[in-house]
Amino acid sequence: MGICKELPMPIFSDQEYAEEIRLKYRFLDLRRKKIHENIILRSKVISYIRNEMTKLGFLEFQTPILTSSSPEGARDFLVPSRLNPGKFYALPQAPQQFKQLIMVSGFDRYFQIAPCFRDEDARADRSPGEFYQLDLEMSFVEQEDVFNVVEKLMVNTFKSFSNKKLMFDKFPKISYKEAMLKYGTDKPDLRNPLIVNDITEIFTREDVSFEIFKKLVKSGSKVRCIVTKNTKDKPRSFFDNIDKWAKGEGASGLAYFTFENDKDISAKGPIGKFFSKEALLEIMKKTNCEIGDSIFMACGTKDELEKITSLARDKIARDLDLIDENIFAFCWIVDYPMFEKNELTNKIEFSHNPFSMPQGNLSEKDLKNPLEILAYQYDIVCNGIELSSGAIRNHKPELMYKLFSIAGYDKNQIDEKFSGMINALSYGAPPHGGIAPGIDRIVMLLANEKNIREVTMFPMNQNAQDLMMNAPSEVNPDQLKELNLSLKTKK
RNA sequence: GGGGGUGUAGCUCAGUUGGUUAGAGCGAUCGCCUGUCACGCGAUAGGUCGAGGGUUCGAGUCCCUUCACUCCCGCCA
Repeated sequence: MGICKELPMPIFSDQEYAEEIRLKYRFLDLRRKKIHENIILRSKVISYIRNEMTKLGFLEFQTPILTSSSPEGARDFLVPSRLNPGKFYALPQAPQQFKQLIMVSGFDRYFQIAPCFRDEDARADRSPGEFYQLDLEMSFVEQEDVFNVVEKLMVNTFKSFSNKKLMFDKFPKISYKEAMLKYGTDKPDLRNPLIVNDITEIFTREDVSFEIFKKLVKSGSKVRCIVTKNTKDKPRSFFDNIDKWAKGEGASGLAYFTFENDKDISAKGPIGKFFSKEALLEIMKKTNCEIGDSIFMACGTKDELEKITSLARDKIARDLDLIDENIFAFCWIVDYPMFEKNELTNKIEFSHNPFSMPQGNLSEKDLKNPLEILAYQYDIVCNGIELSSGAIRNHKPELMYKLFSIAGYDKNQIDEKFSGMINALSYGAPPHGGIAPGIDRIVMLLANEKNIREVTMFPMNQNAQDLMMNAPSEVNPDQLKELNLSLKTKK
């Protein structure tokens, strides 16, 4: 053993430490029991997945790390080319185009534990810069075939590496539209029993006199609500805290009352008096709730409601301790819309992957209502965390031109930006599709961690800096000169 | 780009309405004890209270600015 200086942090301890110290001395941090075991788990999970994929007949291939910049999606990391002055490589955001080209090449089942690079801001479950996906693609398949492979893989992996129970062995499929209504998000935590309902109609009734909501509804706003079971005995502070919390989240608040039956059905709470008995019965019918339950209501635009109901579902469930931490609840989110309208520019844009196959046989009429077109695009979600998204790809160049034209790209632009892809698809491409589950997030769930850095050996901090290696760093002028680069000094 | 939280010894933290010399536990160093294993006992060292400015007779504490880390929004097809 080498000699040892005084340690900047204790190693034999479960104590939490500032991330800054942990990341700077990651080699010491990694000696600590919990994270050491997490990293070993990660290694084992990856080996297991490799083995399972190989058994299923998938071949593992590497794809280029230095590739070309793509116009859609996240910001690219750029790498200047010495031999081609003024030109740049980009690090792949995912091996998306390559894996489709692999299908065209006649390798029908591909996978890779693929590094992906995106220059976007970090979150607790999102590393800045780089992360790993189990990237896979299959030829001559439909959506169900991909589901079968991935579902089996997930079930086996999670059963092998965790004692937690799976809520569903057969993952439920929820349409994007339904998810946005019932959960306010396309990554719902199904351990949470709370459901969102739309009760806009109630506020068009004569016998409801809650004028603030009625006025807003008249001008196009919607009302959505969350019902909590048997909360009649909760103190006033419980309700007020949630209302206050909602205001802190930027919403106008959450109106609430509790259903009571004291001689007759009534609503208890600050706004209860605005609802007639008949209106209350109608709400109870619509939201499937009973005497003793409470209701929280928000009014606003669709976007505003989705945001606040999603957060409120989580907040209320935590306050009421409704989430069983010993369960994994998987689901598929399906039927994503092909396009969406950008509210700022009013332009039609691809809502997810522009290379996805639209559903059905598109007539000219369908193309005139692009927002109605659904795609064979899907996500897999576990406990409210998006594990991956995938799609059946569009392997028909003519159809692709049509779809891109809706999003405002002409043929020349597509030929230029996606030349390799379009060219390949015009030589007899097989129908194909795939998906790419996030390895880091899978291990994070299995390790029961809330932060992705706890399952990453040498992570960067939130500002995309490696505090141990001092990356990114300045380079010497000779290097820049060789690359034909000069720097504008900031400020 | 925006909002919240945190920042006091190597580490984790306490520090009252602004008041004299800023403390504790762990760790470190030295010594003693010891079939020890999160040993025990004693002593010692260790502080720009994140940084800068302001208010005040007096600032760890109040005000302003700024930096770092972190969580969230935007962003991540």
